[in-house]
Formats: sequence, structure tokens, C-alpha cells
Amino acid sequence: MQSDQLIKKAGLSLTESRKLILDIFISSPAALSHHDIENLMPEGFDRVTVYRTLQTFVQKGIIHQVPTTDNTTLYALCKEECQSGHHHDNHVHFICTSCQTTNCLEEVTVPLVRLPKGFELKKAAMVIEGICDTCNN
Amino acid sequence: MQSDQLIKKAGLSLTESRKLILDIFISSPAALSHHDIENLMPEGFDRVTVYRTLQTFVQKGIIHQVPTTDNTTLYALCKEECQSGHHHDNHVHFICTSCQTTNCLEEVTVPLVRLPKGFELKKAAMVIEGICDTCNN
DNA sequence: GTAACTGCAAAATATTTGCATCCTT
DNA sequence: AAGGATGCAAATATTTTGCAGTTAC
Repeated sequence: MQSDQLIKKAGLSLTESRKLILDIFISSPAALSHHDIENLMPEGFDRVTVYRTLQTFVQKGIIHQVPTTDNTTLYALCKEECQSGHHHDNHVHFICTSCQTTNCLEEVTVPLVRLPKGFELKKAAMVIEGICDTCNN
Repeated sequence: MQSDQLIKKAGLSLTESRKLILDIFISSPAALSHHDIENLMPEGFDRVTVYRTLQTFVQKGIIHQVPTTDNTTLYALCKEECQSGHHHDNHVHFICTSCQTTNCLEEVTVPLVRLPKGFELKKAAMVIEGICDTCNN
């Protein structure tokens, strides 16, 4: 889907900044940090707008935060199912230790686990570290 | 194991700060952030030492970083197997959305997943959000 | 026209670095 | 005694907030 439609569908007003940032996500195969975005935006673009836009996108279910082992926050596009209210985050995030990118493996679903008595599961995410298919050639 | 022994076993010199910080981890059931530690340390304790100590502990395999969905970094004690060189991080991290604590479910191991062709797995972690047994009463 | 979004300035917070001093071994 | 660890000061980086001007609808 195009950025324009995605933004409108989320009930947000269509602005230049939002289009720019969303286009970056659409054209990036890997998860991105705030820092990455900032670097990909036009020279001199305001940092604060990036913060606010990412926050808005997360709230509206356009992007989601990817769990990481270190202290960085990564964001990635949500797939179709996400936008419609509830957030299906049940896929696997893959961190390549060779090229340092983080990707969502949409095709791999998080397996169910049996939790100890008394624990109630709401959402599960998985982070796998390893070598990605591109680096493995 | 006592903090003294753990520190020595890791080949680190035994200092007051390290003992204090490690004791906090030993007596805490949940994962802790840098901020948490700072609050639990004696009034006026130097922030920088906390940074450096946490870093050292991670390097030496005494504690490990817990993956989180937001941008916080949490640390938790490594169990026995961790200290002996290679790091077994293959357990499930449970975030309770009610009491906001993060615990390691040592007894639950991360299930194996089948990755797409070309991907090579090194390490897998899992983050589950839900309600913990304490809150579920 | 109005509400929402942006940019700038600045505050607040978090993290890193350098260096002199102190402590562990 | 020697090397590493700490504390302090300060530099750097990150994130948040307020407000005035601008833009989308």
C-alpha cells in the first residue's frame, strides 16, 4: 500500500513529514532506529518531528517497536493485519550479527509456549540472532 | 552463590560497589534497569560507576540484558550455566503488564523454530507480555 | 476557520570520556 | 608497588516540553 493511503486509513492528516518517514519504512527491508531515520531524512530536518511521528505511527499501528537485546529501539512496518485495530506482533524478529540489520520474518510465527500455572499470555515476541540469508552466501 | 564468589569467579577484583550492585540483583526477583539500580544504591552513589559496573558484569557473563519492546534496557542475573563461558540465554522473559515487572522464566525454554532457507540461528530469546502469577490472584 | 502538525528553543535526562585519586591484590 | 576501579567534572547524546507559526481539511 502507498504511504498516503496508509496514513489516511489510520485517521491521520496527510503531511509531508509523515509521508517522508513512512516512505522510508516502506522502502527499507530492515527495522530502523530513530537515528537511522534521522540520517535518511533531508538535511536539517527537525529531530523532534521524527520523535513525534514515530510515536504517532506506533499508536496508530502503522509501525511497531521491535524488541532488541541492546538498548536501542527499532521500528518496523506493521503488516496489513496490524492496522485493523488489534496488533498482531506474533512474528519473529531476526537480527543478523553479520550485517547488523534487523528484519521481521513474517512467514515464521512465534510458537506457543506452555507457561507455568498462574501466568497468562497476552502477546509473545521472539528475537533471534544469527546470520541472515543474504550474508550466508 | 554469594556475590563475593561470583565476582571472583568472573576474574574481577572484589570491590564494594560491585558487591552492592550484585547483591541487589541477587535479592531482586525481577529484571532491573539502570535506573532501578541507581535508586537502590546508597544516597549519592555515583551514576557512572553503575554504568561501568553493569557493563563489566554483562561482559563477564554475570548478568545479561533482557530484550524489551520499549526502549528501556533491563538486566537480570545469569544462571549458573551462563558463567561458564558460553551464554545460555535461551529462556523466556515475562513482562507483567499489571505490576510492570520483568522476570525470567527459567523453567520455560525457548522452543525451536524453523527458519527460512539461508538463515542460521545463533541465539534465540523470547519476550512474553501478560499477567504474572502474583497478579493473577 | 479550526484543529492538528511542525519547527525552534530550551529544558530535562541519559550516557560517555578523561583524569586524578584510591583500593585490591 | 602496580593495575585496575572509583569519583568527579564535563562533554556528548537523547528525549521531552512549551509555544508560536503554519498547514491540512
